[in-house]
Amino acid sequence: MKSRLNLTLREVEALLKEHGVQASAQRIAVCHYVLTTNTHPTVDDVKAWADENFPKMSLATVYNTLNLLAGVGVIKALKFPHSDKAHFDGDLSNHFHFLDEDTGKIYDIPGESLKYQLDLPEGFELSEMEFLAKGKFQG
Amino acid sequence: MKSRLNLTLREVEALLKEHGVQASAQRIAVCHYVLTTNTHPTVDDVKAWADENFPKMSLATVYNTLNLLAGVGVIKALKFPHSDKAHFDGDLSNHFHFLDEDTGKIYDIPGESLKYQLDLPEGFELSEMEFLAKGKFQG
DNA sequence: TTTCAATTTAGATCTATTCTAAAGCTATAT
DNA sequence: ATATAGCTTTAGAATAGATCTAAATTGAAA
Repeated sequence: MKSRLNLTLREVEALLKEHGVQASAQRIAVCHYVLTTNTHPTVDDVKAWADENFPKMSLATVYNTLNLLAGVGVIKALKFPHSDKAHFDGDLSNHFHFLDEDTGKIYDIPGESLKYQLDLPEGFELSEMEFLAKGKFQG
Repeated sequence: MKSRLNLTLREVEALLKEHGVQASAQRIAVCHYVLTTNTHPTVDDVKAWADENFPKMSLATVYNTLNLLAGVGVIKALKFPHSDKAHFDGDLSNHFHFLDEDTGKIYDIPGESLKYQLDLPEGFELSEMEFLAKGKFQG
């Protein structure tokens, strides 16, 4: 069976079209890269990858494309407290993140690891809950 | 009994000294303001307040002071996904935040409103958990 | 194949924040 | 009280990350 981690370029192209996004070469490449990594890359990370694998892609295109993809919900934009840079995540499944406070590395934690029950005061209508675990990881 | 919301300037001065911070007039004023509001002010908010109530305070001092106070743990620095600006919170008690996605306003939610049980995978050592509720509030 | 809109690009601009170095204060020892 | 050494404050310059602009390029569709 198929995980996002081994999507082909063709499949990514189809995915973009499904989301009403014109599938240019740059968009396919960037989208494919973000969907097939677990490293939560920043714009700079994606640019560095492009410099090796898709030369001549401008920084503006990296920004435009990542924002576009996040806008239509193909990937997610993340902000973490230790850094000003946006990170991007191709994993839309139920999970949250663990930030290693020593290294700045981000790890995925399955959503099932956290059971919670929330009772908001009157008047608050919840749309989404965000979680971040912080500490250190020794792998 | 005394909540942080009605601390006097003298009490704030004492608090700073307890934390090993020299209690200059600017620091007392900024610290008092952040401790006695529930509005999670940004740097600009604090600067705007200062322009009315402590004229001639420079923007650099607002930044320096807020960072210093957060560094020694008298207040907390917060980042939210809807904005690039840092927010500051004088409430160190057990609570988390609700972000109104329409207005950008931030509300306090008592920590007791959320019960949770976390089972991290092997090797993760938790130091702190961060929560953010998002949605809309009709007050 | 012409055309019109969408995409990409380099560079300028913007925003939040930090840095710099000079000027102003404050505590403490005399 | 006064000197002085070390803080603190300040204005403005500098930086980092992201967005905007307008021109060039590409692509889709008649």
